[in-house]
Amino acid sequence: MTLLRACDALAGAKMTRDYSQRPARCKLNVDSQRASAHPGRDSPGVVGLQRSQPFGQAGDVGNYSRRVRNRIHGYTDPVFQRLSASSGRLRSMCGRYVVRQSADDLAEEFGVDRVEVHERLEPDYNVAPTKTSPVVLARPPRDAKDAGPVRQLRVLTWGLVPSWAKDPKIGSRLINARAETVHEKPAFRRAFGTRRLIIPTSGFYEWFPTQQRTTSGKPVKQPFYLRPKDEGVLALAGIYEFWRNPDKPRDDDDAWMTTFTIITTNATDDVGHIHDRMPMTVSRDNWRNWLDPTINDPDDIHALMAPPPAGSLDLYPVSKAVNNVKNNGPELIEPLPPS
DNA sequence: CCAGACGTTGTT
DNA sequence: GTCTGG
DNA sequence: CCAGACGTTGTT
DNA sequence: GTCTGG
Repeated sequence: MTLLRACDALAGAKMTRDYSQRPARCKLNVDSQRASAHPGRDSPGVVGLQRSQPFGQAGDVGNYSRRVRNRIHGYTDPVFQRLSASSGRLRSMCGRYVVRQSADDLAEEFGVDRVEVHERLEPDYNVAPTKTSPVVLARPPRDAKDAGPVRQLRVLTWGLVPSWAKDPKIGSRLINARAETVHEKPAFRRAFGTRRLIIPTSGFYEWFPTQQRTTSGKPVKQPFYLRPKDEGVLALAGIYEFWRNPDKPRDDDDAWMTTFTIITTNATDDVGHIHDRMPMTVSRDNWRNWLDPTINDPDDIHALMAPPPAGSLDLYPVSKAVNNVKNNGPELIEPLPPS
């Protein structure tokens, strides 16, 4: 079953694509571990390549499907293993994710010195913008501001509210920051210099636009779950900011709001000139420096984050139940049964 | 000088 | 269509 | 990211 | 707060 056929089937598409027709101006190389697409040349070993219109330029690897090869959660297309890095049709960013670990798990995993979490952390299978979520950051403790940075686990709100914002609802639009520009954007640059954090996740969701259209003509989207193959923690790169609520008195517990955003990047990959967005991650070796607020040089900081290594993620389609933020539970990351 | 923005992804 | 809320 | 709401002044 | 556009 090819990726496109699988997704269209999942979406219940009535209009079928031509899954076998090969466009005149494409080639698709397939070997055991990688595939690439290029305009204008023939290629042996091409199976099941399709596209609704000719390729425009190198790197435009839009609508194609691949040969059956592996067996992943009942699906037999290798693209399912690497879709995030190999298909132009899955636009990876980060708009929903999963945290299964307890506060104790996270404290242990990240070696935090202070657990500034005052409620019980339940596993969250549907973390959405504007919701709170645990993060790891390093700064002087509130009660000893002259001391050195201390690594802490805190619960912050997703969606960065710049310090100068008049209205905090701007945060619901600032859920991602582009790595390419985060050091210069007025809304992000200050935080990038001195307020970086790690968002611990178990994995994240992406929505794949299928061939089927809604009555208003928009593509029906199939959610996928992406997670590390080793099922370990996925440490996303983020920044945070403080915002003073002018309507609250100084001594009010809610006088300050602390929010964060997730940094995204082009996924570099070994598959071709692909330009998907993905969340940035921080490898374990770089956790300390990433969190260190005394490292301020943008080039130095950029060197500390990277996309998930090629081939390190597993991905598979899941129920559309995840669409609604009211739904939550382990069933959201159950692989959707093959149709 | 003041006014107004300050962000991302998606889409054919 | 566009914005807000989760 | 998706789901769900979306509204005011004028007064033909 | 800080930058851009007028």
